[in-house]
Amino acid sequence: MRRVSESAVRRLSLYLRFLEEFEAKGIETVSSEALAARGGTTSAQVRKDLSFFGSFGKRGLGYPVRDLARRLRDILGLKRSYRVVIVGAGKIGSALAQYRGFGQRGFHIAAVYDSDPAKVGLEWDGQVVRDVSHLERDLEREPMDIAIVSTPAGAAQEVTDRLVRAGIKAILNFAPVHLRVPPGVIVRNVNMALELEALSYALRNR
Amino acid sequence: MRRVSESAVRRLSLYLRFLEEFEAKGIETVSSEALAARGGTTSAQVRKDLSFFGSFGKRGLGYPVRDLARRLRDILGLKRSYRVVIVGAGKIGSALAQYRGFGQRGFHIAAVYDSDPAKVGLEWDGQVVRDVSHLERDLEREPMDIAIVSTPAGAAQEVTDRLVRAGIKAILNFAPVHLRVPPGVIVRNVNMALELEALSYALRNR
DNA sequence: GGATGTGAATGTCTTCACAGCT
DNA sequence: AGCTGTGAAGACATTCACATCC
Repeated sequence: MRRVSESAVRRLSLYLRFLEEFEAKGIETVSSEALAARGGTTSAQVRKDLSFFGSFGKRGLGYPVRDLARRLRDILGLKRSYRVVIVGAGKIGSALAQYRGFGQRGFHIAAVYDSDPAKVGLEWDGQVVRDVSHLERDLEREPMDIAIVSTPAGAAQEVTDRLVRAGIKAILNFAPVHLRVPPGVIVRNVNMALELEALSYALRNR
Repeated sequence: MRRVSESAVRRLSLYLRFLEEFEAKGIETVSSEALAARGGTTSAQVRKDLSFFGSFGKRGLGYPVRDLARRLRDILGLKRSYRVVIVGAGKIGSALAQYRGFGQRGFHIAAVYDSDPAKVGLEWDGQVVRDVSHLERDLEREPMDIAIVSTPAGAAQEVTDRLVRAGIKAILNFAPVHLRVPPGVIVRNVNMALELEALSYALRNR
């Protein structure tokens, strides 16, 4: 399989979402044009993105909604479920822990950690906040697939190092720092202050 | 000024953050190499990014930390402050409303709206949740610079249309839908489920 | 007829490599 | 000598346009 770009993968996720909506409406076939309109891109882009992985459509007709959705779930690795650990039970961590959107996609928040004794033991939505000092011990017994780092900036690298040592291969980082990880560990960053600054830049340079 | 890429702007924000750290440590000069190491990029990239806006460094020496930080703040439009309105007081909206990181950068959450009568009137951190039906009326009296849309997917487009009609020019969208806006209005999307799916893809195709 | 699949062309971003200052 | 600033090269991503197939 050819290497496919970051942004192409994001678009695939979007397409999948739209396909699921179409499926719910009972629509059986969809054109690249229709997917594009929904996702703010072009039909050529849609076709190119999909063509990386095979040819799923019928010429003159379009793509079969149900099949394509299934294929995309497969491509994106969404046929299985994932156990997700959140480290950092601050504002963002707690919002994420309680966010419904993840579960629907097979991402199950299986544990939440914090270092603050005032937070440890609190229960959120059936989820007891655990003491981060037990992180390694717990991960050995209950392996996790993905970690979300939502600690303050200062703690993020140390937490990351511990997660990596405990075998975590994928990290979603909300702390506003660049995490150093060994090869083979994937990090994606979400930095909300950065997004606002990009808006600020755009507003200023309209 | 030449058009500069999305990703370059993001990097500028990162550089600014590092420069501020260096400044706090009393470091006066920094090389592109040092900035690159900190931000997970290359020195050539740093120099190229900065060169879009001028030449701020001294050859053989590096960049003056304080001056460059000031210039970046200027370039990014961070010398002023921004009034931010949040629409949607769910999990994410409330986390954002209470998140400290924004204020430090001059983004002040000036109002929070929701349509749920059970949430309207609640006070968070000095912020009373207002009824979204008053959105237009309020925005006329208290203009806002940036809107954060953190409603459920179904409400996002309608809320966006109302915000745009009320004169909002920049939107940070957390709802998992593509927002249609007229030209001149800037939208940036943060989709956390999408990020997890990108990790899922990466894990599967390691 | 109509929409896909895809090489080729175009456009954009990143990396290279070195001349030019300090 | 050291590090910036920057054209040129290279890599990558998007768009075009059309042959291909249902």
